[in-house]
Amino acid sequence: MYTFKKDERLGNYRLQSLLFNQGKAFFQYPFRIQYLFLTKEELHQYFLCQQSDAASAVFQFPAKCLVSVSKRQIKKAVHRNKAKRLCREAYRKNKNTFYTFLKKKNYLAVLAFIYTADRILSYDDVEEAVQKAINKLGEKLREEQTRAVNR
RNA sequence: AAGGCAGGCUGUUCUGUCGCGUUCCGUUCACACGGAAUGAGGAAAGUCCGGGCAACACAGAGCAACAUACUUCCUAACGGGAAGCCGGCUGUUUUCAGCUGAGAGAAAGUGCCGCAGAAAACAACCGCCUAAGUGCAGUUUCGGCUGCACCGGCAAGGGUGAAAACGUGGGGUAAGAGCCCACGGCUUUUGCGGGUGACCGCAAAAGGGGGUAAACCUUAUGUGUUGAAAGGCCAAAUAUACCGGGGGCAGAGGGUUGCUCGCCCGAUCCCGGAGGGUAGGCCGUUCGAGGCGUCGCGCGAGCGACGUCCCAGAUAAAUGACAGAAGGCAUCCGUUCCGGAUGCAACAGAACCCGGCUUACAGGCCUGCCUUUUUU
RNA sequence: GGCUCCGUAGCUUAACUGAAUAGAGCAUCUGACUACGGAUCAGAAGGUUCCAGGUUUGAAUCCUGGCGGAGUCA
Repeated sequence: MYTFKKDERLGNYRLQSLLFNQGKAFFQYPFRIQYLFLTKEELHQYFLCQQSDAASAVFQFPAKCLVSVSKRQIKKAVHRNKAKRLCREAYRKNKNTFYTFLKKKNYLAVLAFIYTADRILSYDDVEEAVQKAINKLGEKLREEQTRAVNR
């Protein structure tokens, strides 16, 4: 239920470049959120050149997420780790509504949470920001879908 | 008791809920699920040294480059450490204690030493002297004498400077000088004694022309080069298709080595343009110069014997979040012990592994020394 | 994970083969010129030479250790 397994994380190089080249982004302090919504058909298009069964194996969950903290903003490794842990914890607790929404719409999502503050915020602030971000993501998905239907 | 300095050790603990990495067990075709165990540091950091390990078909020689530099020892090794020697500084009850030192060679050679100062290194500007020699003038008892100049001699004195050619005293001299002597100090050599040795003590002889080697350098010793992005295996995917220029079996080019030689491979090789594919997994990888305890040896760094334990292995990168309790520190309140409230909790996160060094660090504990105060 | 390089006025830099006041340009300030401003002219101020030690008589320079910032290697 409240899990954050390896398969929910984004580690694949191709998906990452896809996300940062073709995805869209918005701000929700302290995050810059890069996102990309895909249908299963679209996903298969990108992976068609090689094993297509591997593509569906990548998505055990309806979303893959990565957290990034810039070395430019936060110098010390300890503090970067701390920030990433807080983000993951908040995402873990608040992702479920987003997951069910994605499943209902039959979409897949690729996300990146980029931490842009220059200091560590408290857990409560981080959690609030993540909740707002997830709500915004839901709205974005709805817009995306209506646009696709119109087309 | 308080404060300071030096050295060493330590670096909050427990419970509950949710969650993460790895390993094992069970269920399952598989995904996955359940359970159990385990999960950051003294610096994991800086990457400053030294190794292990791996590759270069590691034959080899020379040069270059780099590093180290009192002695003995420890160590796998080190530029690390221990104990000493010598020098410097400080203190003092000067036979002592503490701190500190990149501490070989300047008598192998080259270079440099601004300003100031006469002079900064084979001294001679001012100065002192006129004994030997020459010239001129004066004087003369015709032997000389006096004065000036030249040629000379000397290094005592000269406001400088970081540094001035052994110091003080005496003799000596035309004037002077280690030129000679006494005392003192330094360097080198030899002998004797002590010490494993650096070195120390005593005696004798010889000698007096500075500093700088973190300037070049000399001597001795050491270093082959490259680093886990090493290296090995598996899977997947392909195209040198095309254009321009240049070189090549009389040897192009390559073999991860600074250069030369040598050795080995050797016929498509280099540059530019324009393109295609991949960027996954496994091993290496965590049992090791390992940790802990006891005993013995050694002044010590350390070493040996026995017993016991297995203790992170991620890869866009695992240790977190919340709540409660206890302990610590600081402040405030009441104040007899003490109780209550609030706040804070350092430096910092393994990435092949070890041994050091360096740097960062709240609070606490221990040892030694010093200072002040109180009591006996 | 490894390797290389660089830190000088507010900015861009010089002096890096040790030598005593660290030199310039732009910017700043003051004055002159102008009715006013700009431009121009004259002058002034501004430096922990990234930091801490050491060598030397003397260090921006040489050596050692830190701090900060770039670049590079599949």
